[in-house]
Amino acid sequence: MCFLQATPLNMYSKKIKEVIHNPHVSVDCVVFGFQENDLKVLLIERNNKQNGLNTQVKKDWLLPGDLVFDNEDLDTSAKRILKELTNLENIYLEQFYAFGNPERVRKKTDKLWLESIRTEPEARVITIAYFSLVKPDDFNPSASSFAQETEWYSLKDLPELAFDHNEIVAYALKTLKKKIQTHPVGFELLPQKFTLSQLQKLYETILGHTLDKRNFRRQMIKKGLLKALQEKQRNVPHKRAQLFEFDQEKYLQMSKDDFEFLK
Amino acid sequence: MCFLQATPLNMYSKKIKEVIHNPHVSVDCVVFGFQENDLKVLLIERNNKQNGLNTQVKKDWLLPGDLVFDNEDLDTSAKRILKELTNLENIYLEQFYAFGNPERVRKKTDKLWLESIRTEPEARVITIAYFSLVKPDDFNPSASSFAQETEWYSLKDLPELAFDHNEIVAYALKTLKKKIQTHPVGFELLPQKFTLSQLQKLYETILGHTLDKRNFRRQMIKKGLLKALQEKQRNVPHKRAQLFEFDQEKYLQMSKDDFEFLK
DNA sequence: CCAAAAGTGTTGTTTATACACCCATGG
DNA sequence: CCATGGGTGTATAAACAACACTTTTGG
Repeated sequence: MCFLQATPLNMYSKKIKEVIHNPHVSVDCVVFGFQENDLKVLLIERNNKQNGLNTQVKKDWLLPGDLVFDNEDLDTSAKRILKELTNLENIYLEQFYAFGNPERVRKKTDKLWLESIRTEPEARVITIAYFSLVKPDDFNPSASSFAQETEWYSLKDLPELAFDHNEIVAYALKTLKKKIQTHPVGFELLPQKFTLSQLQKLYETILGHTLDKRNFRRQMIKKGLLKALQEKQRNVPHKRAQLFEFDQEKYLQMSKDDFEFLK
Repeated sequence: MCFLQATPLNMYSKKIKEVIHNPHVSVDCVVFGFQENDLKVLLIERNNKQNGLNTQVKKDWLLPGDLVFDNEDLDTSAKRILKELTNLENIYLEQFYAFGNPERVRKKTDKLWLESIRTEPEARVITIAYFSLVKPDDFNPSASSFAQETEWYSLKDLPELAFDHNEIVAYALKTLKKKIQTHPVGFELLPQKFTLSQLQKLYETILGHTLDKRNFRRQMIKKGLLKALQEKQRNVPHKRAQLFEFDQEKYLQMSKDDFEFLK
């Protein structure tokens, strides 16, 4: 568990007049992180007490998300919301699906909460879902004060989330599984410098099954996107592993050359 | 060129009070068809004269699309809109991206048109884009009267469309290219009964390059999704080709067995 | 010296690619 | 009989899958 710097509490209070939110379109982000050989999702605590709701002791979690501004591009909006709610920026971000079931706001607590924060709580909202990938380097838990509480939850024991957010997470994971098999995005979840074993563990975790070590290494190296550093692990009670970096330049080159067959 | 049965003209006139449209969310459909060995998109004529706009002789085309109803699921909405505007139903339909650039309504003619048909023409609209695949069997050009004019345009010489619709078509095509390489959706663009050559031509057209005949046939047959019929072509000035059908049952079976590695 | 993870090759199987000729039909 | 597209096999190369032992390190 790890706490992140995040948004001031009033991010969720009624919106200031000058900023025009579109009351019908929101963005939600499924933020993936990889810690302790486990795939995690970043959740935000919904503060019910503040809104005068009769809360249980039980905490209440949801995905970082908010209404888009009326003159704002969707990608821009996603970046802004992530920054506001989790203080994350410059991370991998990709739109993957729009969720528009009118029943997505059917739970009673969700309705009450919307009434407490929205100017048009009854408005039908469709949400554009993004997923993003965070390097451990970027977690920076050194938080500003007045941070809203955020927490990394393992996908293995995700709590029940607000709205249709469990469904959104499930779909995001499916999308990530596909993505990692065709595009080199795994690096976005690892530190700048990493070992092949770390990379393999990451793939195994996301795909949900083990991989053969020798075959995995061969394949990864053959792609030519790993830059072997002049550097090894230190202070490990076993043989020191070679460190690698992702070779961004070569990847850009390949994309240009249509090397990745389809984008 | 082929004309389709479509919506009454008043589909585009101001909406009746009882039906509550969400003025901020629309659905647009890129309808693909395969005719004369050519990939086509179904476009709808925008009738400017009717709305008192100073139209050129030049026709003006856009994708079938409209605002969603306020209590309507997105998939449902896409089906409804397709039916209303093009009379197509029970066809392959898949959401692929949400377009939300605030500049997508920047052209003058687009603004004028919105003013003529929308109750809130200034509202910022994001659109959820779907693509669909139509079998030639389902074109049924036998139209009801009062049909709005629709037309199949080759992707090779698509006119300039309204809004950001050219961008949406381009993205849809990219999506289709990816899709056809991993999922058996090609059948959705062919008649119930088809020959391997037809199938190959379809793949070649979508992918934009030729394929080796013998290898293609081997691969397709190996997948086990083709049911060879007891039937051949007739009245062709060359050897009669074997006819095939897509084996829906086997495909469902395979999906269940996780045979397609990822959905 | 021990536990732990790093690192490394070979073999058999499957899949991908390249390539050219004869066949059946309608006109 | 001719033009047209239908249909077929083989050989080579590349990718994939299965599998086990030695090395280095810190404690």
